[in-house]
Amino acid sequence: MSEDSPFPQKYDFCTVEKRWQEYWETNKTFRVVEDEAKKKYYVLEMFPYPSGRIHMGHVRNYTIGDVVARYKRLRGYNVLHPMGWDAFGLPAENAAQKHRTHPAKWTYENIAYMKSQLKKLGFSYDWDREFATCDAGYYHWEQKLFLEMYDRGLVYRKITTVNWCDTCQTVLANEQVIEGTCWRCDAFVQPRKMHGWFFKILDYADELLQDLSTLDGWPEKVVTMQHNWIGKSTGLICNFPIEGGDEELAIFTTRPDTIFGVTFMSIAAEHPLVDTLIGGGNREKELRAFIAAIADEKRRRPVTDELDKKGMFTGRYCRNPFNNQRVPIYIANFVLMEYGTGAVMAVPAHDQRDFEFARTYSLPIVPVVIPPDTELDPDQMTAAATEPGRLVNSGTFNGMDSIEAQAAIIVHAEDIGCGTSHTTYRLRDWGISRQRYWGAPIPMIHCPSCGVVPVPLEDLPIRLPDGADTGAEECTPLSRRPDFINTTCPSCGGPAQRETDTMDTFVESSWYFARFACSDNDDAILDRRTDYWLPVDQYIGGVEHAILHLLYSRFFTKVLRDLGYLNIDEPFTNLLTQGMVIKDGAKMSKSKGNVVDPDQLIGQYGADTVRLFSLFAAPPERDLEWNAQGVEGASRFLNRVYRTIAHLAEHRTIAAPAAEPDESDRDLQRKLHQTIRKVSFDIDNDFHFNTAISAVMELFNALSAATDETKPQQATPAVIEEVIRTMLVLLSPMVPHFCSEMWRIMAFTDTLEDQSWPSFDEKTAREDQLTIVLQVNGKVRSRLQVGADISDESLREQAVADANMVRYIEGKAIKKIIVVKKKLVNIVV
RNA sequence: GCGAGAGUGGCGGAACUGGUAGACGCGCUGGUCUUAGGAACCAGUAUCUUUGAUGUGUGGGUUCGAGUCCCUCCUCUCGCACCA
Repeated sequence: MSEDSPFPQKYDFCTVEKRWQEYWETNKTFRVVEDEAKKKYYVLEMFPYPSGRIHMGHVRNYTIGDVVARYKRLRGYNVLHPMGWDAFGLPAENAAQKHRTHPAKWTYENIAYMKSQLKKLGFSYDWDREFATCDAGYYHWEQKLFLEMYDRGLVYRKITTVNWCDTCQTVLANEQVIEGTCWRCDAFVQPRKMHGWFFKILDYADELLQDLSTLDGWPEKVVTMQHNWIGKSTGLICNFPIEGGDEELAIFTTRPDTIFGVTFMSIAAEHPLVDTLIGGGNREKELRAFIAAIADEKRRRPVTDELDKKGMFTGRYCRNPFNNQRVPIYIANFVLMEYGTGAVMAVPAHDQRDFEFARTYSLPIVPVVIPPDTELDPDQMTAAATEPGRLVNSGTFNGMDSIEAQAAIIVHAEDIGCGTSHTTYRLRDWGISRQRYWGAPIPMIHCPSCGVVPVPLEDLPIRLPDGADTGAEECTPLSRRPDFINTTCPSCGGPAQRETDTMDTFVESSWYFARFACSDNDDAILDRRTDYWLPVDQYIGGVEHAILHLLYSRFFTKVLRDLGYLNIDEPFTNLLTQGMVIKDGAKMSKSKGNVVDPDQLIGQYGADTVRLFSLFAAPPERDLEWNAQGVEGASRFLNRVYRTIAHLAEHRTIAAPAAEPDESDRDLQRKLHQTIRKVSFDIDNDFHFNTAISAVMELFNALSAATDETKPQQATPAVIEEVIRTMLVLLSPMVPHFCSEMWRIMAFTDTLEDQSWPSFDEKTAREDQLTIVLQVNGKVRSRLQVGADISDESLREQAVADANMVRYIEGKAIKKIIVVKKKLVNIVV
């Protein structure tokens, strides 16, 4: 570049990025409407919680999504790429309290700032579709949906023991309790009895499980996690009559084949029959103390420790309906009230937990299933025998295969009326009640005479009381707001009170992807535009939502389908779970002090450099190690490209097509077509932008060599322009501002947006010179330059005659010559 | 403990169906240009006892040939963790 060049010495990202962002905004370049003539593509990144500012995780997630969106546009798709805000939730209330402001104010200010950050990164969203879930225009429709679900019997209210977080002053769903602590604040969760609203996700448990097999575009890991989370098991519920009363003890087992091996019963300390069993007994005091001790231990149990099997005999017995044997009933610390019936038939010979328990309390062990080629001596056993085998000690079932026996014994239980086959799930119904202010109000009314009455549709939305005064008062739960609570009963007209619980914020995120198809609709939850746009073709987000958000979204999709709003079974055809952004080997966090600020980076290097490095440093599914020098390298690459292009633009000669393309031209064109092939493959296959970028870098290096004025061989201007044009299209999804600007500098007559993704020509991409590797006994000894059309026979001859090879094969008998087409010759001696 | 994934230069990472290990980038070394350069450009860069040998966590196996396939073990990461 000369001194008086019209182009600055250094690529001025600041001016350039602003120019193109304004251009895209004023031209509404990324606005989309349905177009039946075009194939649609819906790419969505998990929307953010408006916490204040975006972090590098967002930058990575949204950059990946943006490249996909821009790439698919170039591929000719009608691309929907929306963005919004997951705006309800606890941090707004905490912040509001701390800063004496209102959660709404705090939230909307955060949204405004974060939106400006996303714009600075040049993401190609259709901003016309934007919404925040705390907009009444959104939760209005969520409330309507709630009422429709209520009509369908998918919503109910019950008193349950809930997970109560004292720090957050709210109830948590099971999914939000991580190893006994709150997912958000890490405080220990307390059990508490409360009214709460529930969604019947269990009604869909089977379908949610079955349809997992259709999710080919999901990482196997996520599918497995959901599979385990649903945790379906089938088996037998069997009633054991309790001696000395009319009560029966119901147990659930997945191993009915071992029922003749029952030697005791284990029940949970919270089991409803515990009072009847031990009440008035002579050891009641002792047992009560034991139960209290278990509860205490449970509350403060170290997170990871396996607890020792402990139990205490209740003094009571029941009878095994299969062999009429007397079975002592124990209270045991390892039995979960929340699963099955809260009581377990203990078969120590074939269940490890029961085995340990039996050894501790010297209870009998009776083997009833003998695995092939095994003998089971109760006194010698060191562990339970859980494998299948043949039944013994099992009355009429002796000799039967244990797998067959499982079914046979269930049939028998049903015949004699003591039990029935049963399916149970680890998954629970979804408790959605939250005792918080900043959430969507649950649209129900409590009337003293009519009971629970739904809010009439015409009264929706039930708005959060916003209150003119700001202040901490706004953050108190709705139950302390008489202006909100007091209403009239829609049924009898008498005074009544509103429900004061708000919905779990996971409700909002369970259907937002559908709302993006028609977010401007003020009259309905959704409309037929969803038929065009849904399902989401590519969903991108962190693996931390593998269970919660993704399972709820699948559930809502099926509910919306059954309510007639959607005609799909699954919301997300393909799922990409991107890795974390880490620095110095650890996840970025304030406490570790290794946080990188996107604003600072963009200010220093520009959005394109940040985007380029995020894509280049690792494939999307892996963790990304942030490296300041690597960012520098990405910036350098863009500057190198810029200087080359600016130089060419300045010294432009009329691009006359070369009459006869010389070797330099052919080499460059070959490289170009190889690059198109590689980049297309890498993106189509698994979004491996890192290798796609490295391919473009190679192309650029080849271009630099072919335009080097100090070298005798240079490519002709026409070819060089062709390469630049194509290279800019290839790079444009990744560094869009940069490519738009280079396109402008090159003064191409057409526009970059109107380009389509380049296709490659196999013939041009084909090498006409090959390097053949020559091996002796599998070790590389020489190389051979040959024409691409060489025959195997001639290769063989040249290999044997090669001077380097001769040294190794001379005087030895050649046993075998292996020729791999166009690759190598291996001579075995 | 169970399940899944991963171990490749100083670093991030490449390597299609077994066929040139280390693409691309960072860093480093030397040089050019400069008053200077943390700018730009050029050259080099797996290791070693360097006509050669050794190298993809360990040890074995299959094969003409193994980072890639099979078995053993080790380490790390992530899920689940008494689900009867």
